[in-house]
Amino acid sequence: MVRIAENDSNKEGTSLLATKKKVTIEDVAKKAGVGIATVSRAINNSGGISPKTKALILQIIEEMGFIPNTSAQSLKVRQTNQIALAVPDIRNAIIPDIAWSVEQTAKQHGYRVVQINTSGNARAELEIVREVKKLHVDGLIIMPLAYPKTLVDLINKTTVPVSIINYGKKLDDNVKADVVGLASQEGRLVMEHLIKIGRTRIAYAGAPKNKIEERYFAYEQSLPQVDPSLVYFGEDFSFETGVRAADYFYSLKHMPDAIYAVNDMVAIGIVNRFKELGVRVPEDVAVVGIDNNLWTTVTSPQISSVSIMGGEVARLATELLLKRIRDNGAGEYERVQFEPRLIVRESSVAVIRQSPSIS
Amino acid sequence: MVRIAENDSNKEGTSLLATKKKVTIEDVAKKAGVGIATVSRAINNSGGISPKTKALILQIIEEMGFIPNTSAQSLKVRQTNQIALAVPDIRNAIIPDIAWSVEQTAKQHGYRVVQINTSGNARAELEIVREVKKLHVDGLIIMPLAYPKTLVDLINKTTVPVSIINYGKKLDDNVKADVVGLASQEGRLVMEHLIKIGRTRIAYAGAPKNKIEERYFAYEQSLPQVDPSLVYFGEDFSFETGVRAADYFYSLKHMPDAIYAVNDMVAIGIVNRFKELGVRVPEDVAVVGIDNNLWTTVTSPQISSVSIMGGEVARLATELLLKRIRDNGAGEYERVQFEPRLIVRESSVAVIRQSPSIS
DNA sequence: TTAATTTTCGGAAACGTTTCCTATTTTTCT
DNA sequence: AGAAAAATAGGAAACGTTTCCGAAAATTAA
Repeated sequence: MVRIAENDSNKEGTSLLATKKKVTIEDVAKKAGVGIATVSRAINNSGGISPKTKALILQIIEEMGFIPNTSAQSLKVRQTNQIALAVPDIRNAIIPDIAWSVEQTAKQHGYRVVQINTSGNARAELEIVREVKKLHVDGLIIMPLAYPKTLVDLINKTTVPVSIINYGKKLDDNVKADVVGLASQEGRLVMEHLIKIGRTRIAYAGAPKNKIEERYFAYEQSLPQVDPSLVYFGEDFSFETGVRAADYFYSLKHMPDAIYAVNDMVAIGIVNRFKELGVRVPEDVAVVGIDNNLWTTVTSPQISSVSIMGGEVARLATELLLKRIRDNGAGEYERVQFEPRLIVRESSVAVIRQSPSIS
Repeated sequence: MVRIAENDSNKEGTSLLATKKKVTIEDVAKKAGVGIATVSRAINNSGGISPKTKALILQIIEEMGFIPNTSAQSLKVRQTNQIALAVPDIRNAIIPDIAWSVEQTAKQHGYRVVQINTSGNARAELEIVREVKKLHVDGLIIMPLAYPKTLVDLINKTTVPVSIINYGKKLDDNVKADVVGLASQEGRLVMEHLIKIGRTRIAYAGAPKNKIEERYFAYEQSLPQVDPSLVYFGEDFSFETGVRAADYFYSLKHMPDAIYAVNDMVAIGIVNRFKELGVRVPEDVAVVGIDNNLWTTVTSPQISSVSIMGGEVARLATELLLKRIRDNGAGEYERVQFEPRLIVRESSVAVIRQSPSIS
């Protein structure tokens, strides 16, 4: 790391900040020869002002470079035009898509979004809800991962509107928040598919048991009975967890012939490790993930996955939140669910198992 | 998409927001039998208050659930404890790493970050700087992509501290901002490597010419002369651009024997398409990308890449910004540069080109 | 004990807006 | 034309804090 200090023209640089006087609405009023109330009307299009004086004021504002002080406005009108977005980790899976979608939607409505990472940590998730008032924010979009038990209580107690992006948990029906998620268990789609292509020893490779538990439930529920040796609970949702899962399954005397991975990262880890181990996908073992991120199309074999509609879900969650803010919290709480879509790729294609040829 | 409206217990939910009275510092003061100045001293640890009354007040605050109004505080003390982070697109490449790193660092210092996507759009990049004052924010971290010509001017004119995360452009030396980036051209590393392993027809596959131009310059400068047919400028930094680049090079009568891709996405697109076309990597063509994201290790072959230290760069940019905010803009502007690191993987391994065997 | 300090505290003035309420001015109607 | 109504403007009171300044109380010094 090379560090180079800037030397020239520095006096100037520092003085700039210290000197420059902030121009206020009063300065504008004085210059324009009107009252401050009038200037306020000019900037807010609140009417009750003649077109002529409005034009004049606007021009003077332009000249003087006046910018209304947002804190003062917020103090007065009691809203900040900001919402908070709390996600587990901006670096993971489809979360960038979600963050993007929320930001774009918010921007269209004149809102900014402050970004918070909870690390999927139960305490952090509670903390965010508890302190959302301190946050200087008109509403909160939260994508829980840990789902601490008291989360719903806390949300119900909060006075700021909350919108929940919900993957992987069936939420208490009377949570006082809009919640958007998926209509059917995405895991169910995976299991049905694997069964349909004739796999009989289907394994589950996942995150900790208590996280995104619905995905594991889908596994249990799709099977007459689960063979515990075919279930691998990892530490997280990472590539490495996939690698370890692959090693684990490979170590079994009787390997599975299909693996349902909790997400694409894990699926990719598995496929990758299997390639090193000489296990053929999908001939020996089919693998299916969830998330449908770009990378499933880049591995070889390409990996089947379920699209969980992150962008759409996030956009709607944002719109519902903003609507609720606009309505001052009134209105029925909405539950909206998108339909996940299975995309079949090479990793789980039906293989014709040829019996030894006769001719 | 299924939409289900919530029906029960709704009256309660809506009234909550409307009814709940906000408790102010004055309420606390009254209840505690002290002046509001004293309460203020209690919350801010500003001293000049006896331990006893402080404890009393703190307890009452707890009881009443008082939360100071951030807008009022900001108005008074003229800072919001928020910084803005403007990036091209949170969904791309290493930007999630950067966003994470900025958020974590800011959080440690008691700051929140508001997230803004510029789409790598010149107008948007200027707009952010111009309107940073409106943003309700104490400082700005910007990662430019388009680098509009007037950007530096605008930054120099701004009174709020700016920190630049700089990839791909040599910046005017006297920009009034801290800037952190890379010490050597990351592209240079790639080119030196490709030359060293004996490649002679090296191609460049990139984004538009005017974006991240330093990466292209590194290409030009590393070669005695450039063959224009070996340069492919794409539309963006995407996988698809890589695919198109591969198609283009494949269409040449005389293919390159190595490709320096502007980033990993493009490199992966190229490798993927080559696989479909039956072009062997690295035997026929070596491919190297830049960014060193996880996915370069997941493709086959694994792809060589250059780590551009996103997390470290972002952390430092944030720390410099916060320091400057703390110092009220004073102090020399810093230029800090990290050393990029080349990681060689299968896609550019030296191949022993065997001549037809003699024996 | 009294005087001189030092602590502790409250009043009140900002901070920069929005908005209510009046007072003007302008327009419209008869 | 005058009266009534409508449009336009300004003064001043909030909004909820922090902080200056001076007063009262507590502590220390003499």
